[in-house]
Formats: sequence, structure tokens, C-alpha cells
Amino acid sequence: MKYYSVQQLATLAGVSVRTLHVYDEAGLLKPATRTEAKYRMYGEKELLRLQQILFYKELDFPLQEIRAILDDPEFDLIEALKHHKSALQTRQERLTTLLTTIDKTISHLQEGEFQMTPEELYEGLPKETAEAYRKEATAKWGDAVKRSEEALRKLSKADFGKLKDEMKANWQTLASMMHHDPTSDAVQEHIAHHYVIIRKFWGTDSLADKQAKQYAGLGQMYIDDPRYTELDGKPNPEFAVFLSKAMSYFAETALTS
Amino acid sequence: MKYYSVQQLATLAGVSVRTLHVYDEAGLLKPATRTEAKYRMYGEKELLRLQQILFYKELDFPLQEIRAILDDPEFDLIEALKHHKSALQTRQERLTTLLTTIDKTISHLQEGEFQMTPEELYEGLPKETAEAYRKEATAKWGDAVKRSEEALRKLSKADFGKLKDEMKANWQTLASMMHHDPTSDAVQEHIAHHYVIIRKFWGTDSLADKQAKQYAGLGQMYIDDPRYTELDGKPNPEFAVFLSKAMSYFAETALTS
DNA sequence: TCTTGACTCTCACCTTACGTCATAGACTAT
DNA sequence: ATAGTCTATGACGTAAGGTGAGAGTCAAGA
Repeated sequence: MKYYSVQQLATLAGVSVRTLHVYDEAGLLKPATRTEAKYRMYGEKELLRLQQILFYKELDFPLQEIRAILDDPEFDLIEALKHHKSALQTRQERLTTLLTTIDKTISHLQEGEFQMTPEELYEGLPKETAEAYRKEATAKWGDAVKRSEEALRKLSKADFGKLKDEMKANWQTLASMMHHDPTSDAVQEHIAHHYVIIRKFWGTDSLADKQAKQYAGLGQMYIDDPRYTELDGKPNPEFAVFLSKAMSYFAETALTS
Repeated sequence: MKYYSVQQLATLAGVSVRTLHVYDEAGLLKPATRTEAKYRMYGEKELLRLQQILFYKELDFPLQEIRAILDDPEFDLIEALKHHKSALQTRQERLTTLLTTIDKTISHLQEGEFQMTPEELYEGLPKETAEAYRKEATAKWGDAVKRSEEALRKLSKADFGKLKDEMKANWQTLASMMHHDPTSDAVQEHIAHHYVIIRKFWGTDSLADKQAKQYAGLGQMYIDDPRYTELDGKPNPEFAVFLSKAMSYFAETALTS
């Protein structure tokens, strides 16, 4: 039977000696035995248990719960995991909010310094071209466009600003992703995230789904049209940028008209 | 000049009195003045500073840094925000990994755990009719059906019951809506709400989207087929009821096979 | 055998940003 | 005057260890 000293076990598992002391004290991981001089000696079983402990610690379980899980065979592990999962999701949402706030703060502070003028936003997309897109969209989606505009008008000014910010970020992500890898699923993810944004502002309102579907359909209209996606018979590397701008223009128009 | 007591300020800002004590002690927010009895009195300026403090606290800055930011006009705020942002992004990535790990662990633990008798679920739909629907569905959606079944088997018994209840309610709403107005958008809303339910039970799992899409497609299959929607060349008033039962049967079968 | 250096033991205080008493004094309304 | 509310300070507790202090233990070289 092989034994490990505190330091050996600590090194093996990548934790500190103090950590093992704490686990011993907490009854979470007792040494297999002690020498006459009270040195802690751990065996294979303890090593395995430590692996388990570290696994749950990775999942951010508090030590008390880890002990409960490992010691009580009746413990409803699955329920605990699910509970923990929802807690993590809450944290993640909070982090997302924080990141958005930080982004806004940064861009607010940089106002004037790096601010995008509307001209820059539409850069490469001349007014008449943009107008043409809008006409095309309204011709194909007339009613939907109107209903979308109604829904948008129901937002408060503050929400309107937030919505614009989030959508802008989403489009920028799309453009950046497709710039780095034109074959990626970025468009799908973009639309999926668009759903998320829409839901956030209109909740379960059935208008949300209509709006999102209409938007997705509008994007699809461009995506399906080789006049936009291809250049000389090959994928147009500028398509992502174009799509971003076109959709942005469409939304801006819908939001403000 | 208006002054606020500790409690007034605390209530205004939504923090505890103790928090204000701590901030005073830390030199982060000193009261404008003190009464003879040493009561802390805060003015407008302090209120504004408190807003600032809470803003940075929202961004998870430690109090020491907040003090540095607010007291040192030379502090490079934008750099600090950017630095902080990347830290938050790291945390968020870690959370995502954790959530994935939890999902994997849950499904690993639930493997093979769940079985159920199909008999009680066929209620209201004769066996041979039901079997025919299922055959049609699997013929058209073979692979998707199998994947869906996998996902469904991973639910706990408790969740399974809840899912059944919510889906049943959703179908009943559909049937009732279409009964009153066969031309309504009820099917779209039904599918949209189905998305919501699915997300609730599978959360971040990407299977959720596949499941929902497949379900939507299956419904569309019936909706597009005049054999079901029409009767003697006119809209079939029983279609909603039929669809409800067919979809119900399909899901039940997927849940139990 | 003695000494040196590495290892180990337990005790105990420190960390964040407060929460939660405890005790004592201050203010307000009846 | 008295009850009820508000305030002050001080002290202890939290999670999961970090960082020593002081003392004992072990293996190896001189």
C-alpha cells in the first residue's frame, strides 16, 4: 500500500498543503492514517476522493455541499446539479448585463473620440441604394414591416436606445465573425441572438416572434440572392459587411420612421 | 441645504445602513458633516458620489479601486474598464464551460435511468391510428425523431410530468383557438410557445433548438397537407383537434419509446 | 553523533464587503 | 415622562483558504 504525504498529494492534485489541512478540518477529506508524529498519510482512495472534490469545486459547489454529495448516497445529485445550473445561468446573465454596461460606458466616455457618425454607418451604401433596399423589403414584407414599426413605437425612449445598442453589437459581431471565417455559422447565430434580444424587449408578446421571423426572413432574402452573396461567381468577401449595413439601415429606418 | 440621515440615504440608494458605515470607515464616502451627537449627515454631493460608487460596484470593482478611480483624476478610467471587461469575459467563458460540464454530467447520470409504460398515454387516440401517425412522422423525420427521443429520455420524472402538463395546455389552447377562429394565427403562437417550453426544460442545451425546430416542421407537415386541413374542399373544423392529438401522440411516443 | 535543511504539526490572525447582534446614547410623539 | 424609533461604536461571523509563528520530525552529509 502506497501512501502520500500532504505535500506529495497536494502537488499531485495541484492544490496547496493548506487546502488539504482545511479539507481535513472540515471532514471533507480525512487522511487514511497518521504517523506517530501525527503526519497525515493519504492512500489511493483519498486521491480519488480528492479528484471528486475538485470536480465539484470546479462547478463552484461550496465545500459543505460537496461533503453532502460524497457522503450521502441518498443525495439527489441530479436535482442539486439542476439547481446549481440555474444559479450559474443567473450569474451568466448578470455578467452579460455587466459587459453590456461596460461597453456602453466605454463608448460613452469615448464619445466624439471614436463615435460613429451615421454617415460612417452607411458608408459604402449610398442613400438611394439604401432606399432601394427598403423599398424591396417593404414590397416583399409590406404588412410585416408596418406591424414591426408599430411594435417598435411601443418602446420607451430608454428601451429604444438599449435595443439599438444591442442590435448594433450583434451586427458588428456578425461582420467580424464572417470577416475571419466566411464559412462559419455566424449568420445562424446572429439570427438566434436576434431572437434573444427581441424576447428581452417584447417578452412573450407574440409580436416578438413575428418581428424576429420577419427579420430573419429579410436577412434570408439577401442571403439567398446571389446578386449579393457572390462576386464573379465566387463568395463575396464583402457580403457580411454589406448585410450588416443593410440590416442596420433597415432597422434604423423602421425604428425612426 | 438639504441633508440626509444614514437611513434616508440608504433607502434612497437601496443599500443598507451598514454599507454606509463601511464606506465611511473605508474613506470611500464620508458624510458631509456630523451632528453634535455624531450622527452622519449626507448632502447632495454625497448622494451623487454614492451613485458613482454603486455604478462601479455593479461592475464588480473592489472598493479600494473605486476610491482610486473617484479620488484620482489622473486615473485612466477607460483602460481600467477595458481591463475589467476582459476579466469579466474570462469569467463568463468559465461559466459557459461549467454549464456545459453540468449538462454533460446530468445527462451522463441519467443515462438509462428513465423508463415509462406507453399504455396510459394513448388515451383518446386509437392504437392503429396513432401508429400510422408515428410511421408517417418517422418516415419523414427519421433521424430527428431519434435525436429528439434521446433528449426527452434525459428528463427526470418530475420534469417529465411538468413538461407533459405544459405541452398539454399548449395544445388545448391551440385547439380552442382554432375552434373559435380557424383562420387565426394560433398555430404560429402555439409553435412559438412551444419554443418557450422547450427552452425551459433543456435550457442551454443545443438539442433544445433542434427539438423545437423539428417539432415545428412536423406540425407544418400536417398544416401543409390538404388531406388533413380540408374536408370536402372546405376548411376542416376538426383539424385543430386532430393536430392537437397527433402532435400530442407524437411527443408522447417520442417520450416513451 | 551532530547539524543542516526540508518537511510537518497546530494555532492563530488576515482577507472582502458587509450581516448580525449588543450596548448605550439621542430624538420624536404622545 | 415614557415608549418607540433612530443612531453610534464595537465585536464577531461568513468562505476558502493565505501567511506566518513556534515547535517538533525526518533524512542525509560531515
